[in-house]
Amino acid sequence: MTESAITADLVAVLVAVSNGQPLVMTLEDGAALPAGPFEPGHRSLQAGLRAWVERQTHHPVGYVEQLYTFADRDRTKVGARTISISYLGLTRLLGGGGDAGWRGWYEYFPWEDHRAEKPPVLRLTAAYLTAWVAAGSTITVRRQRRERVDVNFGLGCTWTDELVLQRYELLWEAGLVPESPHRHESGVALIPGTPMMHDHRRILATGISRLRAKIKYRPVVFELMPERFTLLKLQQCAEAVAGQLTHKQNFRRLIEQQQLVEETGEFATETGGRPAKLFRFRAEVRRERAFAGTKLARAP
Amino acid sequence: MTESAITADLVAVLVAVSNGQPLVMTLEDGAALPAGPFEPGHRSLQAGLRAWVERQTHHPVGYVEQLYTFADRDRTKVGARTISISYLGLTRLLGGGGDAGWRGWYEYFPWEDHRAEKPPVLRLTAAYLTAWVAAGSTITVRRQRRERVDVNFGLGCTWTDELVLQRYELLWEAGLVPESPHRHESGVALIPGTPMMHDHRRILATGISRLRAKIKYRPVVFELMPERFTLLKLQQCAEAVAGQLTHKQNFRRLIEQQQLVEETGEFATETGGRPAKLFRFRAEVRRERAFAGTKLARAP
DNA sequence: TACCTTATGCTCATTGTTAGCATATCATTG
DNA sequence: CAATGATATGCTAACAATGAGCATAAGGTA
Repeated sequence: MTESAITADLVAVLVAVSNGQPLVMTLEDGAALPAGPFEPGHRSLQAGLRAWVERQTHHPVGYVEQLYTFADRDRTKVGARTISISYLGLTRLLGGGGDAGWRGWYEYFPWEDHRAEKPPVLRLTAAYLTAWVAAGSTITVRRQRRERVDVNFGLGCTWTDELVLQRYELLWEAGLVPESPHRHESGVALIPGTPMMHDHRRILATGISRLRAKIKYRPVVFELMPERFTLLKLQQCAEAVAGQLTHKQNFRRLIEQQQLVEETGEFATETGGRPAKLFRFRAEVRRERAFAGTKLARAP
Repeated sequence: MTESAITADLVAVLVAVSNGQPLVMTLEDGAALPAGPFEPGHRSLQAGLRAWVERQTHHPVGYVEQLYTFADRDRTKVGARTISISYLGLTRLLGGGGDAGWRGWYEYFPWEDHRAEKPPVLRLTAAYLTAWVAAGSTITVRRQRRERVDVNFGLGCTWTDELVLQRYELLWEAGLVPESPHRHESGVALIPGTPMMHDHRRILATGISRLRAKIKYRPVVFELMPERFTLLKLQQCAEAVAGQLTHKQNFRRLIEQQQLVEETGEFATETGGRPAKLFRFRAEVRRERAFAGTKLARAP
C-alpha cells in the first residue's frame, strides 16, 4: 500500500430551537450526530452535507457553516484513515417537531444551562476539577490547571458562554466524561451528561461554541425563528442558545437600535398579559449582510 | 471504481512580521503557498502540518490554527478528489529573513493596506465594482450587489479590516482577478495584485481575515514579536496586520489595562528620540489563556 | 542653546452598557 | 365593575469604554 487510503466523512450539528429549548438532531437514540460519507458526486462539501442531512432528516437546512476537520489517530479504522469534516446547520422546526431525533442539547452539557440558577452540576464539577488540579505532578502543572479551570468555569471571574468546547475538553482531559481515555488517571466518578459515540460530543461542543459566538456578531438567530414572532420569543431563543438570561428592556433596545426587525402591525394575544407586537426580520437582514448580530444584555 | 478516491492536502498560511511589514511564506516564486500531502503516518492533522512546514521552510512554527477545508470540484484531478485542509501559522522571523520565500502580503491584496492613506487601487476597484453592479440582470440583483459592495468596501459605512475574504470573493465574482472564471462576463481590466496558483490567494485571504479578527480577542500578537520590544514596535506589528493606523496613546492604554506586557527595566535607545522602555509579554499571556486580545484604537 | 524626535502621562467629550423605575394594556377574578 | 396579576413597553441615572487631543519628558543634532 503506497498511497494513503483516506475516506472523508461529513458530520452535521443540526440545531433548532423549540419552546425555549435548544435542540440538536441525533441518531442512534441520541448517541450520534448525523454523519455520512462524502461522495465524489457532490458538487462541494457544503452541497454534500446539505444533501445528506436533508435525505437523512427530511429537514431543509437554512444556514450552513463549516466547523472543523478532524483526523486524529483514534479515528483510524484498520488500514484506512478517516477525515471528518463537521458542519453547523441551523433550521426552523416545522411540524411541531414530531421527529424523534431532536434532543435538548443541555442533556449533553448540563453545566452549560445557566438560565435558571447556577446548575447544580457545577458544584460537583468544581469539586472534581479541584481534585484534578491537586493531582498535578508538579507545582507548575497544578498552577496551570488551576488557571484553566478558573477561567473556563468562571470561578474567579465571570462565566463566558462561548467556552463550551474548552470546558468539555477540560473535563475530557480530567477524565470526568466517559469518552475520555484518561479515566484511569483520576478514578473519580463521572460528571452527569449523556455521552455520545466517537468524538461526536466534542463536535457538538464545537458547534455550540461557534453558534454562541456567532450569534453575537452576525444575525443568525432568525434562521431559528418562525416568520413572525414577539420580541419575548426572540429573546427566549437567544437565551436558549446562550444558556443565560438577559435584561428584557436592554435586549429590546439593542434589537431595535440594530434595526434587525420591523413591526408587522399584528399582535399576539396568547401571551396572558398585554398583547405583544408581532415582528418579522427585515429583508436586508434575511439576505445575510455584514450586519451586527444579536448582542446580549446581561441579566441583572 | 466503487470507493471514492480521495487524497488530502495540507496548505499553510505561514505569517511573520518584519520591519512593520506583514509577510507570508510562499513557494514557486510567490505563486503558491507551502502545501503537501497528508500522510497516514502523521499523528494528527496539526502535527502533519507542523512537520511539513518545518521541513519545507526550516522555520519553527509557534502558533497553529486550522482555517478551512476545501473540496470544490475545480480542485479535482482526473479520477481523484483532493481535499485541502488549510492552516494559519504564526512565527517570529529569526535570521533577518534571508529566506527568499517571504513576501509582503499586500503584494497580493494592495487594497487591504490602509496605513498610509486610502490605497490608490481603491478608486479603480470602486469604479470597476460599480460597473459590475450596473451589469446586474435585474433590479434586485443590482441592489444586492450594491449593498455587498458598499458594506465590504466601506463605501457608505466604515472600512472593516476583517472582511479580507469577502472582498476577495467579491472581486472574484466580479471577474476582476485573474483567478476568476467569470472574467468573460465583464470583460474589464484586472485589479492590480499578484495572483496565485489554484485557490491559494483565496486561502491566503482566509488566513488574513482570521488573523485580523483573532488578534482582537486573543493574545496572538506575541507569536509575531521578538522576546523584548518597545510599545511602538508592538503597535506597528498590530497595525501591519490590521492594515490600519491606530491612536498611539490609546493603544498604550489598552495594552496596559489588559496587563498583556510587563516592563523589563531596560531601554531601547536606537529610536531617535526619547529612549523607549523595553517590554516583554507576561508569562500568563504566553501560556495562551482566555485573555483579551490586542484591541485596536482607531487612528484620529 | 534651540530645535527636532519620540515617549509617556493626563483630561475631556462622546458613546455604549447595566440596572432599575414607571407606565400601558390585556385577562381574570372577587 | 374594580382589583389583581401578568406581560409589554418607555425612560433615565450611574457607570464603563472609547476616541481625540493637549502637555510634558528625555534623548539627539545643528
